[in-house]
Amino acid sequence: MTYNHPKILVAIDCLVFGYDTTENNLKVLLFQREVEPFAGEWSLIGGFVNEDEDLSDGAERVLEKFTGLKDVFLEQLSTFGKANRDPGGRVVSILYWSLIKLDDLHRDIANEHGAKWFDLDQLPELVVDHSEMLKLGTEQLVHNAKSRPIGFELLPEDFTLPQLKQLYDAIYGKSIDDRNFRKKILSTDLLIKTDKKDKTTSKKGAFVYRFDTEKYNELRKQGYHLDLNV
Amino acid sequence: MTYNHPKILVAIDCLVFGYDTTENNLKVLLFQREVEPFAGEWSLIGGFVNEDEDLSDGAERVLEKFTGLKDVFLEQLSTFGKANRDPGGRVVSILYWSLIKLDDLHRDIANEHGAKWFDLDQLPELVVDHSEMLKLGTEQLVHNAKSRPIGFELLPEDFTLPQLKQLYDAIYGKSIDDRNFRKKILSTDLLIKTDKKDKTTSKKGAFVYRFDTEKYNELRKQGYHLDLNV
DNA sequence: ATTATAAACGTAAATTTAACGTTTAATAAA
DNA sequence: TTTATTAAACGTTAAATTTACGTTTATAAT
Repeated sequence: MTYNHPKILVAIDCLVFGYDTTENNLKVLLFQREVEPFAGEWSLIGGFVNEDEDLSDGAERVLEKFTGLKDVFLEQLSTFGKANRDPGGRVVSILYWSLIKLDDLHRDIANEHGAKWFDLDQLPELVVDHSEMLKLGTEQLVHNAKSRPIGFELLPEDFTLPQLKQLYDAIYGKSIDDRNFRKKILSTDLLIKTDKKDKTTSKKGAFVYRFDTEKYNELRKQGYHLDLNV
Repeated sequence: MTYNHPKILVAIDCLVFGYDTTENNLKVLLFQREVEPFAGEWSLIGGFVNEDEDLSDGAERVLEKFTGLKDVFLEQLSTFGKANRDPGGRVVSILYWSLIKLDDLHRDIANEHGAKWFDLDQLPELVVDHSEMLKLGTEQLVHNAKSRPIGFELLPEDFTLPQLKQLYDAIYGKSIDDRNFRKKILSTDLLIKTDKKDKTTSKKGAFVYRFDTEKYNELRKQGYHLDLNV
């Protein structure tokens, strides 16, 4: 080691949003802390960074531990580092956020770790500055929904336009005009219409679509910037 | 200390943008590292976080040391934490960015610390991942210019519309239509027109304006969101 | 007076947004 | 076998915004 400076505990906290297509609402994964201080209280999922571990690898490790998931949307959001934020000691915590497709499997794995999915409007008190983290993440979700195709991270690969609209309704917290939404989302030319119909919510059935990830990535390389300001 | 986990060096790096109103271009503050590894090579200004110091306080300390400035635009951007990013040891570095009004005083203070202002198109090689940091910061600058009044952080309190336009030209790297720019910026109703004229660049002289920070902060509280997508 | 020129002001077509109304496909009831 | 029902899909139009230009004005130098 060349440097001679104070060393500090570095943690990862991960804010996981999941969308429940049956309930049509957004949820957040929380778990009950096992160690003092705040043992038993609700917290974002998290853990400490290992000596030889990239931050991003640490975030992936934490996420997989609590959800069993790899290779999903996972990005760094912000770092929290007030000197006295954690009474347990000086901890600098890097906040990541993740978007996943909710299903029963993830509920089971979460359960095994004392983790639970909470509706956004029924959140418990959170430890330390985790409420602040959640506020930041929620803002980020709204903001990103306008400029990136994050909706498709939260829905199954196959989805209908009414489903997609309901998701955006949930994110924006208001009901978008469905005719304008349809026009805007289809005008991007990034949805692939299949000939399948989903009849779970209507007699007529809604056509099943798929997001054209390949095309989107190609366009991105050419400087394309999505605009879903609905 | 309650926790028993590996401790890691935590550093602050600060990307400082300055705008030179006489040269009409954006500059970045860099300094020559004094310690190994990479002693003598160019780097963003930075330092290690103290044991009992908030991250934001550390960033303010670093910025003041190299520029003499307090109470200027200074925000966290992102955290860099690859395990092997720094051959000198495991260092997690939190990147901050700052926007300041360039003048001779800051050049002098910078000089005393072996720091120098570089044009954005004449940058030297940078240590570790600092080029990546600079890329991120530049993107952030462009992005923020559209949705926040950051231009006024880079200009003197008194400025003219042609000056403001030239700044935005520099940020966006293209020449905006001055008639449309004027309309858009004035339509926000956030500029206070004074009866003073600046005649340094024309016989006619350009009216001096001031940004209405108070009004902007008031509007922000009410959910207002600036849109300068010129 | 005349000229030069940056600064300030103006306009109109094209595009986008916002706010609605209408038709269609399938099922279930009459 | 009609008819009613309803989510899904499609359509229209006025208002607002953006884009791309042309014109006038104030001042110093000639």
